[in-house]
Amino acid sequence: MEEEKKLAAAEGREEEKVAAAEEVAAGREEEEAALAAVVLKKGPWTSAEDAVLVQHVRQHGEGNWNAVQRVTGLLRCGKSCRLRWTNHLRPNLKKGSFSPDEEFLVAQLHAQLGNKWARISSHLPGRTDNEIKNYWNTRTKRRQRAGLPVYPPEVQLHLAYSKRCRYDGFTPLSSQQQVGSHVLSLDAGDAAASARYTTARPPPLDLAGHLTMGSRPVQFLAPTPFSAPSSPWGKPFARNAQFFQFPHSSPVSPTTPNVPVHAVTPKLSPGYGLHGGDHTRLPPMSPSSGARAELPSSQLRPAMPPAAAAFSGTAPNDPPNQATFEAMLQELHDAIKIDPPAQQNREKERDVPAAAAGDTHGE
DNA sequence: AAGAAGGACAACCGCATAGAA
DNA sequence: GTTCTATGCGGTTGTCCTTCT
Repeated sequence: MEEEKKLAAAEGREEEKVAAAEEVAAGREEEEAALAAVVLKKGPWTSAEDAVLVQHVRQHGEGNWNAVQRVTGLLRCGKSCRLRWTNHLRPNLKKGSFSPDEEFLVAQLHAQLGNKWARISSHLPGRTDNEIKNYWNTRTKRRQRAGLPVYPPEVQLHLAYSKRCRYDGFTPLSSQQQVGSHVLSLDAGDAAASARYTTARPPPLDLAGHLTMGSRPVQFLAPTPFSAPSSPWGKPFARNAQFFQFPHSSPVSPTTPNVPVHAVTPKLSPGYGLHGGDHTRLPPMSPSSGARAELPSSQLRPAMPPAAAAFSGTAPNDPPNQATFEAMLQELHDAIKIDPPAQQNREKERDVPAAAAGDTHGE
């Protein structure tokens, strides 16, 4: 049926072409222009087309993409022009493999945002939503096929923990929770940025801001029981073999680029481990201020259940005894179990990001 | 060496939304 | 208030290349 439609449409186009060609032959330039407007090219762009588009954007700026075809005669629809420009031609695009930092960032952002590629890409300068989407889908597919977790242990821990907090009627902390000398809140700029989001769904996180925490390098959670050498995450993730190795055992790879992932994450520690002897642990996934503290970090001690505190590496006010500790380990371990592919697929079908599963805020 | 399988990437399609007319 | 247009976004498909058998 669909094929027949396409066939019919194609035949129709052919007839139109013939008719139009005759008219052109008769010198009807208007019809020729109309024909050109109808028969737009598809498929890969040529360098000549790229040059035309670049020249057009230089002269007229971005936007008004439908005018490109009219002005330049380029046989591409506006949509195609915009896509070509944003994904390939615009300046400052970063090409090539994702760095470990970028991969971790994508994992964290995806855990919080789900398939919001445009928003994820806004955290990775130089990367396009299409690029990130392709990257993520490819790796997700591969890892699911291999029975490996989609998210790194640190991210999984937070996913599990956020679920547990909901089960326990845990009340998220305010955004002004003091953490040692840090305040998990946005500065004025971040607050302004957060205001751009709807109140129904606060900004997922200002990861970059939290990663830096002023001049401090980012530090992720201490190794969890799940990141034992037998953990699937002990295996290389994606093309970067050093990616997602354990913080306590993975020195910064000499191959790790020094180029910051984000304009404001100049000191992101590629190893995600303790850095510079400062054992203050910063939240890997703290929501932005303004944002609900749905994923309390190890630093949010006052309201943190003992289990999480035990994993956080911080000393809880009421340290559990050994039996309790092991029970909590088991509990969290169960909670963090990798969802079987079927379940993951179901979640995907609902288009509900794992981190937002059970999210009552909705969107 | 040839075909199959998988990965990476580019591009298209349909839908949603915002702003203009 | 409605319609139209431009734009953006996410899902999907197609193509090329590499690796494996």
